[in-house]
Amino acid sequence: MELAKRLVSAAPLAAKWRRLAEGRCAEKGERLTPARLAVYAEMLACGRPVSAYELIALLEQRQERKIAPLTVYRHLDFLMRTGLVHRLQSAQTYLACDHPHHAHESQFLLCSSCGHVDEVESRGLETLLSQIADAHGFRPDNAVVEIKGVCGTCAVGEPN
Amino acid sequence: MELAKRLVSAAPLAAKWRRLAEGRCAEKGERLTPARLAVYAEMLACGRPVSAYELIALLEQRQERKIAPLTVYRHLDFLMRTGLVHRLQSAQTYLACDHPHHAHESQFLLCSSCGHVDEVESRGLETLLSQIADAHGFRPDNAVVEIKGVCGTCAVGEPN
DNA sequence: TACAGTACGTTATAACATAACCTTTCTGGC
DNA sequence: GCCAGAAAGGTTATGTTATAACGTACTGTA
Repeated sequence: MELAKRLVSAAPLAAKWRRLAEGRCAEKGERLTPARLAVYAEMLACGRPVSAYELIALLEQRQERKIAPLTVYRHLDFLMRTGLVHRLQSAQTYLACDHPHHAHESQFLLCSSCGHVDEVESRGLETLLSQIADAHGFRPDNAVVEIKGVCGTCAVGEPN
Repeated sequence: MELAKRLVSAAPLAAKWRRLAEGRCAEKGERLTPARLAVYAEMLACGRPVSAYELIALLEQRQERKIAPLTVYRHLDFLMRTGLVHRLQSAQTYLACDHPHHAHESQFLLCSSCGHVDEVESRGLETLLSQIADAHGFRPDNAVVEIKGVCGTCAVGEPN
């Protein structure tokens, strides 16, 4: 009953994303629980970067119950471990990954006008980042790349 | 007396950095006050990334008085406006810039072992970031690039 | 069923950052 | 020098983001 309640009160989740989550968990030996899936579904339904506390509010509204911050942070940790969600460091927000094909390094284009975030992937950039690290005797692990500016849609009509 | 007290209780500041700060303020029409200079001096003396609250503690110890968070945040805003200090987005810390020659975009190499941060500058990288933005119809304003890993010093002796 | 390991819930608190309001200091014009 | 306006700084309170500590429940294995 509890479980059923949670399931019906979760955001709809396309089969594509569910299969992706299942696959990633299988790869990494992680468990895909209803609570985790519900958070992931909410983030996908949202389709934009959300703060942890915005996410709590959305889930509380959906599920009609209180949710502690720690609960959501744990789910976010899980989703980042499995590469299903990224954290935007400069905005302290979280965004469901929309590059389902494989785990990867991502770069982000953040529009300061409409708030939209575009996730891009450039092998060339990753190569160059590695070279820069090498040149400094640095062994890179991962890189945060977040480009702020104005997206094409918002730039139309704006001067310069 | 108050002023004198503050001056004697500030971290030592090499003439080089003082001149840099004066120059940047002249360019931007900003005022270089003793309080601002004291925060800058403390960060240079520290030589590593510090959180705003660590910085408060350091300044309180140095000046033997209480300092409100807002005060330090305002000084940090000033120092970032003038390009004397950078914020490390992924660590939520602040670091005095060590590229005095000119205002610039920076990239950072963050060592997860010793905490050291190297500030580097790559025109090639900046060009590539612009190209990536262009390719997505995006007008870039500035870019956060933070590479996490292990620095050369720490990597010595470590496996892989 | 007993056990080990992971996930989840609850309460409290730490860490990071800003709002609103007022006082002080600086600067330029008289 | 003196005043008015602007910028900087101080104080109090509060908002926002994230984690600690500890106990309970679920899941898979023997």
